[in-house]
Amino acid sequence: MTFDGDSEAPLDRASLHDRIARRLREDLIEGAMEPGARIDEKALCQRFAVSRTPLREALKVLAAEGLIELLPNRGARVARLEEQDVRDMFEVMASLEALSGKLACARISDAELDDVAALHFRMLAHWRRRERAAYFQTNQAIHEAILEAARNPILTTTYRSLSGRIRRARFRANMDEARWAEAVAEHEAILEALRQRDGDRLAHLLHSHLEHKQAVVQASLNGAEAVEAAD
Amino acid sequence: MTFDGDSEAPLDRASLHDRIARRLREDLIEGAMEPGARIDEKALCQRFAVSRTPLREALKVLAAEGLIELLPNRGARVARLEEQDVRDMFEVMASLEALSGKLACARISDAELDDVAALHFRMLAHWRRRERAAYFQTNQAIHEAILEAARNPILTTTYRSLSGRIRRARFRANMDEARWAEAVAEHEAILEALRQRDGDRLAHLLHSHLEHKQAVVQASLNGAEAVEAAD
DNA sequence: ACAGATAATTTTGAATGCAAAATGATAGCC
DNA sequence: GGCTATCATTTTGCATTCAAAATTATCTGT
Repeated sequence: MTFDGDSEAPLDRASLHDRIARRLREDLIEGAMEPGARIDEKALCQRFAVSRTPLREALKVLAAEGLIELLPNRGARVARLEEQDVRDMFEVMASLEALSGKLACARISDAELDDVAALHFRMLAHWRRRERAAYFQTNQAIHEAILEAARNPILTTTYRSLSGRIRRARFRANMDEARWAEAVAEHEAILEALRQRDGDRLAHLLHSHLEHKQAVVQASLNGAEAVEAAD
Repeated sequence: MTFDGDSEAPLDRASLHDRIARRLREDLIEGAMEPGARIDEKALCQRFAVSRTPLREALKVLAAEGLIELLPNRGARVARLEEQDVRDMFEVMASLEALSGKLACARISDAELDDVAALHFRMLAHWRRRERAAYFQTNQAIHEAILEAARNPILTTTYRSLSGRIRRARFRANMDEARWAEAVAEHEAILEALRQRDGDRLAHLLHSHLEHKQAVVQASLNGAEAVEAAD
């Protein structure tokens, strides 16, 4: 869930700005900070017990990643996801997922395939128990595993960067029972296509899987906006 | 050719780190700095007449974009493009170009189509005169125009970010006469598909167009490595 | 009381300063 | 001569400081 290109990061003795960026990134992705909220440098400095220099370096990085936006001379805010942004991101992510599926079919190892299958069945268990959070997490792990099997670090990084920006919205968008069942069915087909190494089919399945997810997220966002507007 | 999400940047009174990042980004993309070369903070500070603080902020941003790499406690280097990285990037970019083609067919206006056509014929003129640099530039402009017509800023940003990282390699990879003629022929087909608003066809054409370009770049890189190894 | 101007405060952007780490140089040893 | 160990120099990372901009509070005149 981190963005460090190399995983050889000792994490302990990583530079300060790097650790701060990591920490803030997680908060932003997990939704610990309200979209549009002002980012208080002083408060964050105290919270992390660091000076403004490394903090500000971290903010620049997060801005480059699109998680926050920098207003010249007026500080930083948590990036707000407009409806159109979400649409655009899903459009791009659907293509990237399709690509990852196609590549994964060509490159996945048997061991990796077993891992995906194991994750799949774990996800089914969570579905049966209606454990949404655990389902969501395992679901993400499956997509990550496929991405990993595609053996294209550039693709992985690019996808993760977009995925992180809308993770909160995705998580918040609660599927109804019918859609949830559909999503599970789609995942069955996804696993099957992967097993058969049918790249084109998997690409197509993942593409529409994401389109469906987009519809759910979009509906949920509209709902949220309606609630806000009603205040 | 710049990466400023909004074009509302006054550029004059932009923050220092922003201007520095812009300037360095251009140098890096244009190839003014050798891949793998150490980045001398002190020298750059003197060159831009700024202190290390904004310079270092800019470096963090460029690192996030993948143009340079930061070695903890050991400074920064211009990112080196491994052969595999180039392969990976083209794989992703081919998908993104295909997407941009599909979207552009659905969304391009007649005026924009005329613009693309105009660029196309200008490019043909450069081809006939064997003006490689001008051809390359116009070629890029065409792809940018299609990207623009896709009306998806996220796609645009994502594509540009990857494109920038291999721009140097693409420019350096000189096509032979035969391949050049092929590329031009492909562009004829691309314009035709766009005119007919045939999204699937354009997506396919752009995808293979980029695959062919990759082959040229890859061959050229191998050649360059062979030359280096011979030293 | 209120709109607009002015002053005080806070916040941001950038330069400077300082300590730790890395690099390079010199000396001592085999 | 080559190898290691110690020391000097440079470079890096971060804290602090200072100036400019923005924000808030206060005052003035109607």
